[in-house]
Amino acid sequence: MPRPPAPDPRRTLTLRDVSEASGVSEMTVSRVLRNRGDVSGATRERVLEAARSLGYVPNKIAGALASQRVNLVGVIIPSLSNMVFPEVLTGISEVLEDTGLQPVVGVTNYLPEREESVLYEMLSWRPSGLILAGLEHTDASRAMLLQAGIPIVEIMDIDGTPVDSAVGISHRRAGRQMAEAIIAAGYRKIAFLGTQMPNDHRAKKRLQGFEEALAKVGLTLVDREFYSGGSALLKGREMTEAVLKRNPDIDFLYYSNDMIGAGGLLYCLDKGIDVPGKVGLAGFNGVELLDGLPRRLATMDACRLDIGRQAAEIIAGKRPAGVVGGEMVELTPTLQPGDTIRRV
Amino acid sequence: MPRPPAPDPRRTLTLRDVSEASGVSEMTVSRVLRNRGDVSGATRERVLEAARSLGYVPNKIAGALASQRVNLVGVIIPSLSNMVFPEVLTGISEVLEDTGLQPVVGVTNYLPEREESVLYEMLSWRPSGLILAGLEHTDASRAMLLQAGIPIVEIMDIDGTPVDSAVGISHRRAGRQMAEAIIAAGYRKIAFLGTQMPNDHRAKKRLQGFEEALAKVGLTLVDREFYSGGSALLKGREMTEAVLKRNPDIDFLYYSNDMIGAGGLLYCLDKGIDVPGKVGLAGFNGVELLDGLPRRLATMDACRLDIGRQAAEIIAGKRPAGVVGGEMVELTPTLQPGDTIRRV
DNA sequence: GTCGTGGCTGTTAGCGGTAACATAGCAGCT
DNA sequence: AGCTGCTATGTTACCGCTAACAGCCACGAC
Repeated sequence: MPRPPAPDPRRTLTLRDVSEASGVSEMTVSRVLRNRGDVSGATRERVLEAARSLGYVPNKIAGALASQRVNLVGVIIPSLSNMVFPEVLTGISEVLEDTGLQPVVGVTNYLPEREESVLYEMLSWRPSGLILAGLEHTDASRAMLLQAGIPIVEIMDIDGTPVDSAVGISHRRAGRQMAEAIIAAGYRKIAFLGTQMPNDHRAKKRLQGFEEALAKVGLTLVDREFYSGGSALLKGREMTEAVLKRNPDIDFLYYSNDMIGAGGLLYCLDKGIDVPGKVGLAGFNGVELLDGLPRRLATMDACRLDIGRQAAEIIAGKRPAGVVGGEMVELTPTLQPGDTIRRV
Repeated sequence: MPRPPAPDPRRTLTLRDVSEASGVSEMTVSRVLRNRGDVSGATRERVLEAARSLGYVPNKIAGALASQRVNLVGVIIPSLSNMVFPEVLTGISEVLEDTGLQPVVGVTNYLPEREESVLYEMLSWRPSGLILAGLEHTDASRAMLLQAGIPIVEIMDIDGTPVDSAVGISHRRAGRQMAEAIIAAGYRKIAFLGTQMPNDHRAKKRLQGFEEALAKVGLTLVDREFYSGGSALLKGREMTEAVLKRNPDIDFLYYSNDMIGAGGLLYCLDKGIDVPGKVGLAGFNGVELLDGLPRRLATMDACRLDIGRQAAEIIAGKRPAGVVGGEMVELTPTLQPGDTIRRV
């Protein structure tokens, strides 16, 4: 039976071990391992060989302390389970890949206090940059961010005042835009279906923008329904059923995300409801999943990949010369009408 | 325009700053901040107040170096985009939450070399434990793991020899079991649809087990189809169409994951194919999404949450006394027949 | 011959904490 | 009073690595 991984007779290796094994000073070993400074080819070979054969793994903790440099970038996001943030992460990783920087992810579950503690934890490792979702933070969090003395990029949202830089879209505008499209298509009895999350500020802003645009033409939401937890697809079905039962004359359902929208779509198709004739549907995010549904749900992509990329570029300092910090990048999501809004 | 976060006049704070501000030694401050050792209530208050008002954030790098203790647990997984690993992470976080340990995630994209470099990077931060997916690693990776001198838990799979501990299911057995259920239900012309990923060893093992069980009753796969990249749901549709066109007499489709299985299901329903009468379907994973589909896809849950929990427990040392390491935990997935396999 | 000069290697002094031990003050006891 | 045994705090010596600088050597120019 395999024992715990070798209660190693020898303590874990240090530069000194490699230096002794190769007959040079620790400093020279350090230089070889970091490819820094001039080292003769012969010495380099000898050192590398020694390091390899010993199985030496440098101690970044000591290195970071000594050099005051850490190649870590903190990334703080609310959730991993809804398909939207993984794509942001992909964008971030892509860009960071060839910069020597490494993302470290923290998840807050949409809880401000949790964000605060994750942030504290991260800052205590002195990362060289920080990317976090949203513009709303506790006072303490904001104070830490300001103190940190490193580049900070707040992502996803730009309706507000960033601490440093921001990359995102205007959710208010996105909501407004969708409302306008819906109105233009002739729908009038509109309901909203979303998550019951007081801290999902972006969803809230979309709804605000949406209602603003409705108000502008004298409309108000006919109904609204919220959920929390569980399978979003299933919840989408259930909520849709509930809403349509309560108000059979509703002609449009605006969902706060694609997943529940997809559930609603499947429900309507099941029930033989004419989409988009009798009822129109729209979601938000532009998730890949929609490609495989029987009908294309109207949505608006949230530029997730691009947001991740640009945020990482700011952190990595890959910006056009002259730009120093405090950047505000607004991306513009495009409306994808799909097949669930009447064509006018 | 907001400038980069205050090119702080004062360098970043250290224990000394707090110690001066509160009139005690650095050591005492350190004790207060870590709740270690006896400190009088009055002193404690004074120190905390000073730390708070300065906005001091401890430097874990220095702390870790001095104490030779790091509260980080490395987690190395192949992907974040397929719904399966986020749930594992949830299980891990849940358990780690109240241990002072913190997960740090690395993603390999199913590339062994990438795993090797992520592993190297992680070990160089000297985490107190490591959780990684799968039992297959490069020689160099395996060597590093053995040298590391920390608890290692390989998760998801148990068909092989772990370096230290392992928590997972037998994918071979899962495949076999599904095949047996399918055969028992009377299906005979069976096809397999999966991902084109040479490094997804678990999918491969499921297929092996599946074919073994078929062979035992003299059957072989009628057809197989692979995909890579893109929207899994859509790919599921396309592959299903391709397979059914090639072999109209096929009566069962076994998918290597639920997402493509769901795509296949939607396709069949679209085409009015009698499921499970004419064609039966099954996937793998037991993802939440299935709850919202028009019909419940047969699947087998992969015990993801539980795998995460138990792996974290091993790392956190929360195991029944007497257990030292080198644990092997086999979980048993349950077959969920849903509505896409004929009832016998 | 002398003096740069550049290439390579070594020495020293921390980085910001913490373990381990030392010390001071004081109550309680004989 | 003298001793013991606490509790609350300070002192010292690192943890493993790197920045900064110092040293050494061969070589060519003058």
